[in-house]
Amino acid sequence: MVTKRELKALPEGADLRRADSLAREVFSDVANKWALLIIEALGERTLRFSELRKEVEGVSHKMLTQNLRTLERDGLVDRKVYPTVPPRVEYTLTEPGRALRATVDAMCGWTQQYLHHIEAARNRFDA
Amino acid sequence: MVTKRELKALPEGADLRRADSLAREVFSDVANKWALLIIEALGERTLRFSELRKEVEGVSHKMLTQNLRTLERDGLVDRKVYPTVPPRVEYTLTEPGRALRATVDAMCGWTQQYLHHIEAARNRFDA
DNA sequence: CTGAATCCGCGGGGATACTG
DNA sequence: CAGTATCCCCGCGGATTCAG
Repeated sequence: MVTKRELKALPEGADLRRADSLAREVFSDVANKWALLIIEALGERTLRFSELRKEVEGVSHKMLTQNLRTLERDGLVDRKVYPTVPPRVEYTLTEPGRALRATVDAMCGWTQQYLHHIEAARNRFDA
Repeated sequence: MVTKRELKALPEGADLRRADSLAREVFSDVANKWALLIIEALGERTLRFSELRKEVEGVSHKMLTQNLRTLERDGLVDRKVYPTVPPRVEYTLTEPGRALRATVDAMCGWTQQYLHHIEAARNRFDA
């Protein structure tokens, strides 16, 4: 019998530890700079490919498509194609995507909050 | 005069958008697989280098040291060296590190929660 | 045991060109 | 405008070795 207390003692991302698990795979998809910046850029809005490219400064054409494909495949973004000419493609966060965005927001907030602290730590370290 | 409402309307990670900002730089340090897994592994505990290497499955010697250096430089982990022989080095999350861990926990929780959803989305996409 | 340094292969990722 | 394909190079990251 496993008590509630023991359950709570287990780290939440327990099977993220296994390098071969699906959880770890998904985590790797998501725990990377571009994916997170894209999710953050989308937020509650719907953006076209070209708009997204401007929003996420520094992202290349290739990286953007690549990450969008992965996010679409994992069901985090919805891709809507309007068969016009020239074509128009819109990207929107799905519900799981928006849920993840909440945690990304937290990470961004953390960055803001500790920026000075970190800068100081760096200066100390570099000396 | 900037109202509170207008402030709140700004995305939290506003200057994460600028590719050349310090915020973006820090974000890049932190928004990567190994760094996040290391932070998650540390949790509230203090771990030695060799223990950490076992905890974070699949991480190479080099990647572990490299990421630990970055995390130490940014002041997210504390590195304590015992000048014994053989040497003993312990790593612990600092206060900023623990604060970040909270958001990493959230990301791990998210992964768990939506795992099935994602798996289904993948199968759909691959068809 | 921890960590720095070196070597090196493979793939990430940029630039460009081409299709629809 | 959006996406795919091709080329190509730099640097990530693994393996190994040496030092403290």
